[in-house]
Amino acid sequence: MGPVKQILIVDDEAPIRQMIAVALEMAGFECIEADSAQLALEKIINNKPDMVLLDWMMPKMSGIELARRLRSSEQTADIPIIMLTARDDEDHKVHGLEAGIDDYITKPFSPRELVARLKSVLRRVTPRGVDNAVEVDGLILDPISHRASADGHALDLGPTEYRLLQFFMTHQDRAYSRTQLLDMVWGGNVYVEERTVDVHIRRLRKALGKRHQYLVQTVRGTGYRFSTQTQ
Amino acid sequence: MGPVKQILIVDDEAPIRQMIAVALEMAGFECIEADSAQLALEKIINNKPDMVLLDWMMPKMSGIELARRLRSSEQTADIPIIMLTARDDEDHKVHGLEAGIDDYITKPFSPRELVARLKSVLRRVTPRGVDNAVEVDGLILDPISHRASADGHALDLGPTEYRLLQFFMTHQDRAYSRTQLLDMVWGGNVYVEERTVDVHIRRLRKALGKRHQYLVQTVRGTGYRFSTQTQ
DNA sequence: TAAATTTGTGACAAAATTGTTACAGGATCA
DNA sequence: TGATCCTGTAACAATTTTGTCACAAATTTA
Repeated sequence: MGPVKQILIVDDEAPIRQMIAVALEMAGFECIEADSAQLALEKIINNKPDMVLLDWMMPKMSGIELARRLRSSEQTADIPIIMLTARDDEDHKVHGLEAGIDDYITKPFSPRELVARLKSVLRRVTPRGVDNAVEVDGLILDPISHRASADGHALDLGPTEYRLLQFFMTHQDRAYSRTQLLDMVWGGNVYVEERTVDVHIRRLRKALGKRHQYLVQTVRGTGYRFSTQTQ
Repeated sequence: MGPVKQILIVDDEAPIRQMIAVALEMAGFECIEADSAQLALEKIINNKPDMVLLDWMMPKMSGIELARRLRSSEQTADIPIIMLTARDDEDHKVHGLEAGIDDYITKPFSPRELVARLKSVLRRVTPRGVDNAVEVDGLILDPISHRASADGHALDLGPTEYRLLQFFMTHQDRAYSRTQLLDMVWGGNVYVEERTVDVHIRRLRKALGKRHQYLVQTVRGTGYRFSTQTQ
């Protein structure tokens, strides 16, 4: 599911850092570590991680302070932050949310919990780059400008193909019968041959080009499915 | 980076308003708040905010209702609106887009996401101000002198073409239906054929000349779009 | 393997959409 | 008031899209 996400772990205690790193790597993430806020700043600028796990309490610059700095710079303002804290204190939570923290984890935590929360934040944060645009493996569809593009260059879609693609991109990994597609994409009360769907599928595939054909999969005896996973 | 933008937050729940306000202020925006659509109307007229963040569900007048009202008044028609909604429902999104909503954010959202979307809309909706000229690829429209020029020499535009161009230049990269254009450019309560829009589009294109025709793009089956990007 | 299903493809004519032009009535302005 | 400019419509032309068909290719079934 997309490229490997890189996570920066910031904590002054080495054992904790490593425990987290192991857990994340087992879950398929790539880790970088920093033992101080100073070093973290450097690594963030150099590596542009997809997320920062930040210890609340650290010598010199505190986690909250670092978070504030990240938020205030245009370049780093978009990087999600999860705060690790020993306190269960409500005040601090509120305070943290104000600083633009995306989630909290209270020590001690289980590796599984950490991974779950992390994934949840990534899910919430990543897919929404800008607008309501949907993106799948280089395919972008933006309902606001009403445009679709593959690997940067525009797709030439007829109205029906556009609607079909939009439906698929917002309903992935599920097989639909021709009848269902007619209902959802054409609109309930039209009478058209079921085979018409095949023709439009064909047109959509053609427009998508070689590189993205695989996304529109035929499910024999049933209908079609849109998915990044190979059949 | 330009003057400070003023954002009006309309939501009946104080904690949400404040959460948003803090996030926006950290991002360098100035906030006004309103806990009802009624109050919002007042504040909009008095303060002329640069954007309105609007909760979908509110007692008395709903967000969508308020949005409609803003659109129908000449003075408030071009204030960008972002809708906050708890529903993830496609239907509502479409519905909202038609009512002239500029973007949607589904609760729960992270402060960062909110700021990102907000900036994106502000970028797209560009300097809607009364006093500053807008420029797009050699096309200049100056609201003060009420003139438009392309590559230096003046354009010969009728009043309607001028308003159409102004609307387009301040609402780039977004597809509008003929109905929406009638609402936004002609003003809500006139009855004119949809095809009239096509004729004025044609006149505008003609006036723009070969070099700038490409800016006014037709979105088949939908309407028109103004954008520097090739289709 | 042959027969039967199911899906892929290209062609085509009808239908829908958009571009373009001309024109009559209003509005505007000197 | 007369001339000029603008606007909305209608009519027609150009273009694009759409649904079907007929046939090919692929897959399953017997």
